[in-house]
Amino acid sequence: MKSKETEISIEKMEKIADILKAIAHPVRLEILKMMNNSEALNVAQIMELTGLEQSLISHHLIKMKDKGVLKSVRNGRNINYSLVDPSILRLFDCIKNCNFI
Amino acid sequence: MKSKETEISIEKMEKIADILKAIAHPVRLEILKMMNNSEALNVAQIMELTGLEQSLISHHLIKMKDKGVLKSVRNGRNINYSLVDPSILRLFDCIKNCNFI
DNA sequence: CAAAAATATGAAAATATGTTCATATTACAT
DNA sequence: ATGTAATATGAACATATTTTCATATTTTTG
Repeated sequence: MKSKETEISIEKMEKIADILKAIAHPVRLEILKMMNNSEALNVAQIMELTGLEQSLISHHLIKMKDKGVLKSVRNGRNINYSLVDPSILRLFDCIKNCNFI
Repeated sequence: MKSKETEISIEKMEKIADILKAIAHPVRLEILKMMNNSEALNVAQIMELTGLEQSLISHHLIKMKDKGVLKSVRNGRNINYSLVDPSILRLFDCIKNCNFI
């Protein structure tokens, strides 16, 4: 049987893994990066910038929103998505600073 | 058709996503964290610390090794795994610093 | 109010990942 | 040489993720 400490650690790691998984996808990473440049973007703009279809973008955005990485605010018939916390973008540097990339 | 810039960006993002995916799993995160404390660990030690079975640990270690996150060196009949670049652990703080955790 | 624009939703299909189990390999000890 | 400990491998299975497609919802415009 596992120790209490291990259990707790697993739980914490699950949370972190969950957020990392929300981000660990080429399209979603691209979206995040684009948001760094232009703050908030709606679905149409992301479609334009990525060349991907509406539904796919929507699914990706909603997944990131569900995990707390993005937030959205409606503006007429558009919905603007933006980063909940732009410091998440440090992840990029973090990875790039490692030897293996 | 996609622009050259987009293609290049997608490629870069794929690499980053690949590394994030290699890490985005509770067990693998735990292993990484344990390695921070004790530098190098062999499979038996990780089994002991996590309470998980040999083959599963092995699969996880090898996945991380394949992605360049871990390296291994044999020592008798043990194999010691360790971080290729300990700065990868900044990811933990990076995530924790974000509001949403 | 009807039509159109922007986005969301949900099911189905395709693909990828995680886990288990049995077996193979490697190195050491006797 | 044989046995045993430590780890790797690979196939089978279970589960999760990604993508597509068709349709629904929401808001604006005429």
